[in-house]
Amino acid sequence: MSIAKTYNPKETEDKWYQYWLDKKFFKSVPDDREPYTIVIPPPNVTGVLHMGHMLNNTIQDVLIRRARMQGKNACWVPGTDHASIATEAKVVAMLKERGIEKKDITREEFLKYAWEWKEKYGGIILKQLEKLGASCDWDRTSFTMDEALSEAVIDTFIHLYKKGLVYRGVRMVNWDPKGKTAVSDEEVIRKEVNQKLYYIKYAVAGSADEFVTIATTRPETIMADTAVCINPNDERYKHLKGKKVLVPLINREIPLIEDEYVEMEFGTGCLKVTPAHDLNDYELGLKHQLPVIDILNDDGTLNEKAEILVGEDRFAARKKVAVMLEEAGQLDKVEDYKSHVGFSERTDAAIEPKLSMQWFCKMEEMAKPALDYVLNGDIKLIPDKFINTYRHWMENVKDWCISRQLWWGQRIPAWYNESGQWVVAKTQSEAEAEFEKAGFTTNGIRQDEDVVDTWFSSWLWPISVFDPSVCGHPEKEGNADLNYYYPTNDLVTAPEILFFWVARMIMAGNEFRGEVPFRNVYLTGIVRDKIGRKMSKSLGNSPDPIDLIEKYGADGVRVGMLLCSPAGNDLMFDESYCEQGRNFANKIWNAFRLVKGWEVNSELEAPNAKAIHWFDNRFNEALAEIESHFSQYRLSEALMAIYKLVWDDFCSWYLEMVKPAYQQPIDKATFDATTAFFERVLTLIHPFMPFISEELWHDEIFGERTADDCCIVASYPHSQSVDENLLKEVEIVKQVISEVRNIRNSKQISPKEALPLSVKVNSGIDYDSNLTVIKKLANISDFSFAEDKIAGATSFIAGRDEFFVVLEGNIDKEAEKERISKELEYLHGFLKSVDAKLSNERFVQNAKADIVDNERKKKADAEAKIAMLQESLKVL
RNA sequence: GGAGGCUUAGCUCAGCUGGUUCAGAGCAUCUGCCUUACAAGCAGAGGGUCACUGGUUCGAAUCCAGUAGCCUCCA
Repeated sequence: MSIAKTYNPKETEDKWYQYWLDKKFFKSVPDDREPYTIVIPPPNVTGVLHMGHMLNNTIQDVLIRRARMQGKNACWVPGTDHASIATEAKVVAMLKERGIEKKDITREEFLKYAWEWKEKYGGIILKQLEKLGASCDWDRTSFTMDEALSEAVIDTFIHLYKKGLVYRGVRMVNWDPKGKTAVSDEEVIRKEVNQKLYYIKYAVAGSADEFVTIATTRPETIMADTAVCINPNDERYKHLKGKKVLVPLINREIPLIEDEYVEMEFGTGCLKVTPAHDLNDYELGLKHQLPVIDILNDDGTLNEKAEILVGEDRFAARKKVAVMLEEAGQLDKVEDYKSHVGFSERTDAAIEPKLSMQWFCKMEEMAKPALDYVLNGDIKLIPDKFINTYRHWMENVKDWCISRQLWWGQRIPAWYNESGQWVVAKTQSEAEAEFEKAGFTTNGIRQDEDVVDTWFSSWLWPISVFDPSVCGHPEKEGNADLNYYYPTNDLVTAPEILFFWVARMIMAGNEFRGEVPFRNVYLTGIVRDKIGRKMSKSLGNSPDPIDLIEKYGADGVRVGMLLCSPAGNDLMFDESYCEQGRNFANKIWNAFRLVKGWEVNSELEAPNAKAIHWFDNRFNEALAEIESHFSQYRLSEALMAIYKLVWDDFCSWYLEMVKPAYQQPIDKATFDATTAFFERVLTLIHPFMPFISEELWHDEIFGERTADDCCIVASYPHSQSVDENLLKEVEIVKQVISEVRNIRNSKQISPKEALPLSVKVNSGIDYDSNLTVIKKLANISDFSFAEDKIAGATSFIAGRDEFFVVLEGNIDKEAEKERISKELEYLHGFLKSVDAKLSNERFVQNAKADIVDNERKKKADAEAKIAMLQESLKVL
């Protein structure tokens, strides 16, 4: 036999992945079986695999592989989203490198480049998933800008518009001056930054020396001020009521208004009101009917309405205004000030609140049923602590700004004529018909320049990957795929996108199918490094998952990821977990090497009935536990239970029990039982470790296999009832073995030296039937039954039975006495606490009967043990 | 400022409706072993005032309140 001593993943992974593909094991078509469906959270086409994907997709693969083995029709739909802002930025950068400016080319030309880019780079991440072993049905790979999926988006827009749920309006939006687009609240990252608080003096109109001082972090926006506001209760400014003040530098007259919104304690208690450039000021402006003066261009430079510094960038202008105010003697002071500023998730530019005409989707009406699905349990969030957060968001939901000033994406199906009138229609000819019907001109007809938010595609994902044609058409029945696979079973995603993706999918599902899109949402944590920092490119603290796979094997990395990933909690990832995973694979490999090396002799008697019977029961006991973990989505605990079953029970105990002496053959019954167990073990580990399990599955020790007989489609074991008494008995036997080993260890006796062992049986355990195992694993020379205690022997108690090891030479009586005394001390303490409970009347009265009984049993056990130990002391 | 969460062994985490010898697991550590499947291993062992302070209870890691520290989301 010349099997490598260590498992080498490289020799197996690509081979089996290709085999699975060739055999179409990942492929799913509707049939009579129960479906089990997962749609992948589509990674973004600009992305490469990072640790977050790794975790997320490992979990999905574990779930889908297990379901497949359980005989369900498992379907994992892969795909990507078009990520309008990120991709457009990449394409713009690519064009720039080639010396092309976006503004110099047409929309059509730009899109041609964008598609080229997508074709070239957009599939990288999916290819990387293959390395991980992801068993997606690749034939179903979808992309949010596929023709049919795009049509679904447009139809959805039109449908919601007709229902009055999509509308056009002027709103304060988060403007990204670098990307020159509006972004949603969710795409704004707030960061604390060091700023300055400028105290600026505004002259009171008609007075030579009277000023009011306001505090602001944004002096460059004073030219857009349309009021100064004070709190009506503020005594300090009573005398100014009804007056007007002059905006510094441009001397425009603005009113002094009163509103309780102003905090008297903050700054000077005087607030400059700039409706065009601050959301709160905008609200205040509406309330007091103030005009709106917008002094900024789309790129963040000042426009002519600012009157001064026209064309300057907002940040340059800030500094210059400060200098000008200083020179004018109107800058009172400047303080350091920390505050939160929003930055664009995509471009990292400081977000500018900006009033603009955008398209919105009304949320309130749709949020209601989407909230109910979660509250009444139609959709389970795992862990359920997220229900609160979800509810909070859904009850305070704001309308969704869905337009983006970009080209890459689905173009908004709105059409304008030369008079600025507009209609919503799928095509230009339909739009013309609409215009004519309304009696408007079709002259100068043009389509809206903007596209819809990428999430406006993604929220359809669980539907559109199966049948995009029902999106926008809830009356349609849907195709066979949709009716079979929808609603999907599990969604695995990050809590960060619970709102802007998960919640909206639930809304869309309800809108178009009147049904939830999935039953369970498993929320994973954030992958952090071992000192708790979020893994990020800029910190450089994230390992490349592909490198990890190279180093530890895909199975090792999968196990490593899951060992440290409780649902919904962040995980402190460390490579050592992958090492542990690799070591586990190696352990399995070597267990296999052992069995593989056995020579079978069918003439031999079968001495291992007990061991075989035991492991069979132990396997089923563990399986029940594993199933329970799975049912609660406790994957890392399910994995740990498997890990212990394989390493401890199967390798350390069972294989050691049945292993023949060196170069001795094994009997057929044991061999057959062992290979059967091994097969079952392989099926259990397969969802977690698909490659090594498949590799070993095909070895000849398991008999002939047809080409389709693969671990990936083997049937997952069902848990059987177990013989509790047998399991308890073997636990005692194992304890006996450990005690003997411990005696050797503490007395520096070589494991090679066989020792005699006697037992004084007080329980009903039949040690004869366990003799083979005890003698072998504890290396016992002679096993005998004793009627009485054996003087001068080292003793221990296992269960209720007493054991004696007679050692050559005298034992250290003092040490032995001390050991027994210590144990007695502990038992007395224990007994005391039990007695205290039992002598407490209120305990006996109030506690449940079985708990009281149990205390009585504890008392009896302790007393028996104490008696035995005291006897032992005497004999010594 | 508002909402939620977390704090258990050196590290990462279990611990369900309070009660089994309940203080656990894996890793790491320590001791002894190259015992022919595996040193990526084998056999043992030692680690904890369950953040702190009170309360409820016959009984609290578990329930309640407060305090401290950390995290996330929203403003």
